[in-house]
Parts: sequence; C-alpha cells; structure tokens
Amino acid sequence: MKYEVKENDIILSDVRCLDIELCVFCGQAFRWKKNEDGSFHGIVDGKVTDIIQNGNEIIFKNTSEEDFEELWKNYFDIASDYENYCRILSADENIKKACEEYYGIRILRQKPWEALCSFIISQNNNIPRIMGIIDRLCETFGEKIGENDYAFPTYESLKNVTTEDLAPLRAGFRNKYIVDAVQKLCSGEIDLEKIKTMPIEEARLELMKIKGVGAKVAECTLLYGFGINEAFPVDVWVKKIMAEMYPAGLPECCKDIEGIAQQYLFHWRRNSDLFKNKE
DNA sequence: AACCAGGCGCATA
DNA sequence: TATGCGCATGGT
Repeated sequence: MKYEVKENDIILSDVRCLDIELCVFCGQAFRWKKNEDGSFHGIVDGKVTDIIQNGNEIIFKNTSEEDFEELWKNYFDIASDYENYCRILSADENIKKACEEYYGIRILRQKPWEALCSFIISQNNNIPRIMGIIDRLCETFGEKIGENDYAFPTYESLKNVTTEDLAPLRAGFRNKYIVDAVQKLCSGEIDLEKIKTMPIEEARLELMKIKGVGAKVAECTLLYGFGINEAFPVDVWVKKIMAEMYPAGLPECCKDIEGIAQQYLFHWRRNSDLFKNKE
C-alpha cells in the first residue's frame, strides 16, 4: 500500500475494496457523520479526520503520517486483503451477491472499550437512536478535542458515575449495564488486555461476566473491538438470514472469517427490508 | 395505538 | 437446558 503526504493530508490511491461510506455506515461504528460536501467526519481514539473519497482516491484530511500509520491504517484494516475474503466467500451464491452489492465493506478495527460500550448500548435498540445515545455520552463525559468534537470517554474517566449521572443519555435500562462494565474494568476484575490474549471461548465467557453483555454483545466486542474475524454476532437480521437460508449453519467457505461474512450479510439483509418498507 | 429496534436478566419448569 | 416475559426510549 502506497500513499502520498500532501501538507496535512494523506492521499491513498491504490487500496482496493475500501468504500468509506459503506464501512462507516453499515452498523458497526456509530460516531461518523457525513458532511455537507460529501466527506466523512470521524473521531477515533481521540483523533479527528475528514475523509474524501473519489473512486480509488481516498484523502484523509488534517492528519499526519504518524497518525495514519498508527491509527487510520489499522482502523480501516488496510493491510488485509478483502478481495481475497470476497473471493473465498463467493463460493456461496448468497454471500457472493451480498459481497458484490456491498463491495468495499471492511471490518473496522475499533478500540475494545468503545466497541464493548457501544454494543451494550445497541441492545434492543435501533441504529439512529444508538448513535444519539453515543453522541450524548461523548458530549457529556468525553474530552473536548475540537470545536464540536469529543473523544469517546475512557472507562477510567467514568469511574464514579452512577445510573443517575447517565440519565441525560436517555439510554434507559442500559445505564446500569454501562455502570457495571465501568466498575468491573476499573477494579481490574476484568482486564481487556488479558482478554486480548485469551482463546476465543474463554474471552467470550470473560466478557459475559459484565451485566448486559450476552452472547451477541460479546461477539460484537470480539469482532469489532479485538479484531477476531471468526467472531459471529447473531442479531435479529442475521437470525432471519440463518432461518431463511442457512438452517443447518453457515456454509464452509465462511470458516475462520464468519464475522466478515456476517457484515456483508447483515447489511444486505437489513437494507433489503429498509428499502422494501419505503416502497 | 401496537409494534419494533444489531438483547439480556431473571423466573419458572 | 429451554422458554417466556419485562425492560427505557423513541420512531413508525
């Protein structure tokens, strides 16, 4: 992968299978905004950028080579060969369609705590409202890092918050789950660094010690937060796909990359319903 | 006005 | 182990 540094911008031109809009708006991250000019405004790990995409040319605005190397490159999983993943997954006709229709989706490699907290909030909730709650979480408790930009609050910074303190988020019954997660992380009872090194089965159980973290949220944390491609979150949409197309389980071609297959299928299935309802 | 949203905890059998 | 219900909030 090559890129050009121009003043405060990083310009990529040879990355395949990377559609920024699809990546940031396919329900895996909740903090991106589309600007008036069509660029995408993102805050990740306390750093801000705006991304402009014209076909193969992708410009990361107002960032440095150092931040690109240490943060954005990893976040968009640029070193991984998604063309190859698509090729493998295309052994199945349905997944092939999903990959073709949504070519350019990648799994965003997020921070474990942000993924964990975001998907605790996501339960029995819809994507627009999840985004609103996370906005308010960041505005209320995150560090101000720009005119209208706030970092995702660290769990350390939430150490003593109560469910009452979280009321402004309007997250309802999820407040107590956030508090429990913060307490278990702050006390060291659960250690995200250790989870990173555990076998997946053990990591699942460890995450599920947190109240409000069941199989689905644990799986999302493993996939998006810990970059484990075989983690396979099953939400209402994936559940529909499994019932409709794969009653006996995922096809063989998904082995070890179940989570990646899941992302194409989730977006494909969900959009087909959203589109249908607009007719 | 019911029903649903990237589920989970808890009670019951 | 398996099923069913309630849960905060807001949109359709």
